[in-house]
Amino acid sequence: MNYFGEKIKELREQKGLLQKHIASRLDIDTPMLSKIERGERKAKREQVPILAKVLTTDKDDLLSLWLADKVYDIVKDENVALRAMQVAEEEIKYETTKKTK
Amino acid sequence: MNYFGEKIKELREQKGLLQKHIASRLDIDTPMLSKIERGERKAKREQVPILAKVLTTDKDDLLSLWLADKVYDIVKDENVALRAMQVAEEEIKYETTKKTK
DNA sequence: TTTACATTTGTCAAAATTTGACAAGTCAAA
DNA sequence: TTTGACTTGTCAAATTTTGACAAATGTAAA
Repeated sequence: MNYFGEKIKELREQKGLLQKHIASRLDIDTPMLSKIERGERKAKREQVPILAKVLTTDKDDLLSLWLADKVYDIVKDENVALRAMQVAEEEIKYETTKKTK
Repeated sequence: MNYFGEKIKELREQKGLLQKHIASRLDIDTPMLSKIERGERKAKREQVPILAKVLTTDKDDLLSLWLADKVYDIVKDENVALRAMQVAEEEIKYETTKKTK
């Protein structure tokens, strides 16, 4: 599962940009970006907003995909995956109600 | 957020077991177990079923809590946390429908 | 109080994982 | 068949995780 990589590749091609262009903005080489696009490697958290900027797309959209892929990686081989997700959602909701912020 | 640690501590005390007893079954020392119970450290995946056995509790219950805590760690500081969770659930559901298994 | 034992805290090194660079490869268009 | 874009494989550096140990705290009984 690689929603994030697919998305940035799609956006990059849509805009006619080359891997070397994006890669240099991230301070990595093209083989690394190639791997990120294909899901062989994960981008780092700090690279996500840079990618959103270079690809002129919404930062939160991209971040959601990036996070989702990371979450998926954790639960993907577990038969209780969906159940665990529900517990996690409870944890999130519980914490957010606690904070006035 | 530390559902897992709280649960194993609760079960341990319920059964009148000492940290040193559980710790030895996991091949770790009591400071480590103490940290796991308080959520300062995470148990390893392989330790979860061992804990279920020692604490005579359901393996999947415990695993769900352990996974949920890990998932929570990834998204906890993100404002798109819940949105990312929904995307991740889609990924899971998509993959499970693909597999006949 | 002192002793004894359970648990916690803090620190450091070892182990595991992630990240990245590089060399070499494939592929397609010119 | 050369050129440029992308991919594959491998290795080392960097980061993160795990665990051991020493020392501190807490607690209850003697």
